Amino acid sequence: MSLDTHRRNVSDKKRTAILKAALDNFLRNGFSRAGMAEIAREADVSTATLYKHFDSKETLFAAVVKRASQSVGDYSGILEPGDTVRDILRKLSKAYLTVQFDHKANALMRIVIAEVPGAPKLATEMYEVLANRRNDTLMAVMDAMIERGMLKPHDAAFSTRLGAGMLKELFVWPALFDADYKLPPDTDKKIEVLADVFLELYGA
Amino acid sequence: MSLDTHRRNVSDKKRTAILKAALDNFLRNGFSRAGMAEIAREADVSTATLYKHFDSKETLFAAVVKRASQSVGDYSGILEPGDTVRDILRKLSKAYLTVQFDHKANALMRIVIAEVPGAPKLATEMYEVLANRRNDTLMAVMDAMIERGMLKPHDAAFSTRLGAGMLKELFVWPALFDADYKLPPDTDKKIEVLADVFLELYGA
Amino acid sequence: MSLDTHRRNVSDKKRTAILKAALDNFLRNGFSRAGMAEIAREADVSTATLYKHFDSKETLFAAVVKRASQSVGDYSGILEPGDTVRDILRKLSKAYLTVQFDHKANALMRIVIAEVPGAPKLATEMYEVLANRRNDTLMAVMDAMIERGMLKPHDAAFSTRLGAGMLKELFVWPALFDADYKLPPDTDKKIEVLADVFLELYGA
Amino acid sequence: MSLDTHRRNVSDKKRTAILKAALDNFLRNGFSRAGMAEIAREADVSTATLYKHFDSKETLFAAVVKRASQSVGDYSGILEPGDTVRDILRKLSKAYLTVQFDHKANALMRIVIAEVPGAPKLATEMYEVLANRRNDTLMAVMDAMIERGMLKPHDAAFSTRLGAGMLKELFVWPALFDADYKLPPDTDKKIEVLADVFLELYGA
DNA sequence: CATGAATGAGTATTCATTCAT
DNA sequence: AATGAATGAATACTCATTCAT
Repeated sequence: MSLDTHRRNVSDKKRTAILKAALDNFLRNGFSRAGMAEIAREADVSTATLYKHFDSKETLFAAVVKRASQSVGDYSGILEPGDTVRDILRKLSKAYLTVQFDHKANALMRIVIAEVPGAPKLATEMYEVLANRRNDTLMAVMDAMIERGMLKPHDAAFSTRLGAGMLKELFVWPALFDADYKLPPDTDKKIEVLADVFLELYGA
Repeated sequence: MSLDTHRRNVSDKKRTAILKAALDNFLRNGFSRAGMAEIAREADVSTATLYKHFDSKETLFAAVVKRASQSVGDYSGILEPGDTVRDILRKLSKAYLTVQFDHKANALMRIVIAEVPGAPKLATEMYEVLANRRNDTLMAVMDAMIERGMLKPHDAAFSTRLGAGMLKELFVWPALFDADYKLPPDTDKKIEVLADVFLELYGA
Repeated sequence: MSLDTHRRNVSDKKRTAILKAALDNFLRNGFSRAGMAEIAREADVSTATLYKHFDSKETLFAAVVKRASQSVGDYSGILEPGDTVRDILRKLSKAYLTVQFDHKANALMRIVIAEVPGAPKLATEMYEVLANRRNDTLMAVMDAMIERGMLKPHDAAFSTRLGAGMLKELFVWPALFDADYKLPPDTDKKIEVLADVFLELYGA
Repeated sequence: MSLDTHRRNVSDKKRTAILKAALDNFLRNGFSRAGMAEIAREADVSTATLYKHFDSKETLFAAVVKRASQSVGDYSGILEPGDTVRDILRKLSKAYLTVQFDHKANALMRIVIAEVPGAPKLATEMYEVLANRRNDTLMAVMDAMIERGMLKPHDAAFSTRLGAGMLKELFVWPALFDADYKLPPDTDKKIEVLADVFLELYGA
């Protein structure tokens, strides 16, 4: 029993090390340029061990994507008493961008998009998580605000996409084409402008 | 002289054939899966000739992208007498989507995005053309509409991005993750809703 | 002591299980395609245990071959009172083919032959058992028949090889090149013809 | 035209060199131990060139086998005026053994047999050529001898197999299990004995 | 004594690019 | 100028064997 536990612990550590090294490598090189041998070396594991854990390069990549997608986060704790509507919109925007940039969702999305012809299912799943699921959690916040009379009654599904669309247009889209993209210094100001527009349309 | 002309014509024809075959192949396979030999064969040219025209696979890809980007189109002819504001917004939206889908800009963007780590400059240039330049031409139309009193005075640069952002959110973004994406049947209705929002914000 | 006995029994069971699984696997896949891990799994043993019993893949194979060779059988009980010469020849032939096909000697021979360049000694030994020793036992029967006046005096060593050669030509040789070979429906008739020839040459 | 001719010549030379090197290597190592890289090196060719000529290791092996099978030879020129029956039987036997040993048919057969589970079709074809076709040509000689009254009328198909079976039993079978097998010093004497038996059965 | 995770050497195959004719 | 044969470096994946627990 203790032996099994030990083995599992060691194995889990290696698995994690592999996933970490793989993420790094995929981010640096993209899918096709990434090399299994190099990933193994960087994870301090033999290639055979790597293949014990993940059947193929594609399986490994899928696992990396899945793992990263889990940090898509929920926005449920964002509504705090005393917050103005603008406060909340601001917090939502920042939370959105944090996930996108700090969790490297951006870079991973690039790679997934690259693999659309080769691994369509993976891309569909990632879109489901990174777009649809995310929108759902955002929409829940919108609905809550409507219910509390902070926003006027409207189709929250649409307003959510409008907000997400604008954030992407301003910050995600350019990042997709630039590996070194950093959020611009006037990010906060831009977010305020977005809030203006949003409130003009949907303010109570 | 006539011989030279002839030679140049033949050469140009081959160059065009190569570019066409390469576009096809890149779209089908993505960058790394595409093969120079196959492209040469499909262009009815020897590999050596292919390399006479394009130094490397990357050079060829850059040329393909550049060529495709030229069809980004301008929207200058869109303003017609008798058009309502809504008519024009509708036409702009459709023109935008036509470029995006009929000219396979979508698929090409996927490939360029894939190559961001390997060919950053190319991606930046494409973004410049496909996003900035396009926005500029759209913005010119907006400005014209403001001038004519069809829209209330406002920051056209921002409203343009808002419009483009929404179009991307609804139609481009999902297409990025799905090689077989087709414009949905209710595309027209969605465009009308976008126009509603736009007019609510910027209508004269 | 009893503990030791128990241990030995368990160990022997595992050994037998391994040999059985290995035979199966070798027959299915041939030597080089067979996998030690798979054999271990099929024998319900860990790879380490497998290696405790057999030093290497080749050792294991040798053991498998040796074990299978023991069923080469002897033909001593074949002479029964009241049998005609033809009866005995018929029984000898059938016994020969039974060993060859039912005991999978055919398939094993294929594998051993395959390994001649890699394991020459093994092949030589198998030939010794499967050909020479077998011929010896057959020859003993021939000699007995000569002694009893059932066959005319002659060189039994040669006549044995003649008989064995014909059986191989007709039934073994084609089976060597066809994994799915089955004894043909007219096997019995062919055996009678062989007996005819044999009696014409060596009948009393 | 001359260019094409030249290219074809060079290409043919390389192809031949590859086949030669491959034959050598397969004979030395068997199929699975043979290495494409080593074959390429021994043929003084790059691996890529090797693969230009032969799609895969199996294709290459099939080509090697096919090439070797062509030297199975025909026995039509064997009947010469003035020859006794015994002369002819002797010549047939020797021709048979020459093909078997000098043309390395023996060694190749070993490898083909080894690959029966992996490449059944190849083995079947080789059996067709090396056994059936060969027997047919031998049988034609038998029939001719019967027609000329040199042998008494009989089923030549059967007598051919009897002869071939005996030759295999004495000389081919042991060679199958011994890579270094050489024809024994008393080969000639054994052939005479076979002729004795044959004549006893089928002599005019 | 048994386990199964870990190893690292080995291999077929591909592909962008060059070169002799 | 055009060809297509030739290159060699690169890479995902396998497998017999060992070792820490």
